[in-house]
Amino acid sequence: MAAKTAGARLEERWRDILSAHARTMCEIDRALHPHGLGASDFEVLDMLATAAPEEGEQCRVQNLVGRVHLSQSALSRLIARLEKDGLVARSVCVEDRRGVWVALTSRGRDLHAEVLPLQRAALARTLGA
Amino acid sequence: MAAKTAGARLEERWRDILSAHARTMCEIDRALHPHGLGASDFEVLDMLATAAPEEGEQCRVQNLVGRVHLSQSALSRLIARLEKDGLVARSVCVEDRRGVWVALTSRGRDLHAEVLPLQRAALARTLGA
DNA sequence: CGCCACTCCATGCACAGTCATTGAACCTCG
DNA sequence: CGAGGTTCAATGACTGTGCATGGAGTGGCG
Repeated sequence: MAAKTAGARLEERWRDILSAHARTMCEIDRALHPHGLGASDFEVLDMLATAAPEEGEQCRVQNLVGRVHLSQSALSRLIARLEKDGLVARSVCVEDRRGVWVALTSRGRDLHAEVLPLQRAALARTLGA
Repeated sequence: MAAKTAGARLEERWRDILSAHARTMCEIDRALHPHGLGASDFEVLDMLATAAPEEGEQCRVQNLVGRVHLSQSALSRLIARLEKDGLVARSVCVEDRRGVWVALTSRGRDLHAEVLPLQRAALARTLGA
């Protein structure tokens, strides 16, 4: 029965994760949608805001792929969207011309600052309770 | 500083959930894909296998929407796919002709039994470690 | 009885995500 | 040097999901 309960416990834990994920994701989307952002968009913006506060460490995109829960192609498209909206800027890396730097624009930085509390509030609502 | 650490703790918790979700989801997909199923498909199959072991309680679909992490429309299409693959059968509810009963076919039941251990193993790999 | 509001499931449409592939740049080794 | 293999990001083709809507069915009330 030990194996049985272990399996059941995993199953239960998985359900918890699933539901917490779904509720929180949805709540974040709700909170951010009025500002034209989705949860993934915010994740990347937040990444850029916190992981590179002063200056660029690496050739960005490659750097981001590992840290974000998205495939390389999805990230590429997402960044393209953000650029189109004027929130980030892409520039080729001079040292390795395959690479691309991504940086927040001032507009991107402002928007991030604006929505950060909303995201935090959403987290508090779904995870904090 | 109390507020600050509370925010950071939430953030951290959220990251944990996000990464656990992504890793596990991916692992389940990997494990089940050879059998023609995705994680959502399994979730519904499992629901049907466990929540209705003997007989139908309600008009199903309506019943499932609340328990599964999918929108009503996504569920509708998913069930259509499963039906096309011969894993479930739909039938109108005689009492309330708007409703639709969904039930596992024997083929569906077999497949569920076949892949259940694979899903459990995936959970153990990503959550149990 | 007839109308209206409501519930249930399916569908049109738009979009974000994945996988596979491409094309450019880089690096290593002969 | 230059050929072959590798890495980086972007793109094409496809799938799955959500939102909004539609059409059928139900129930209540005048």
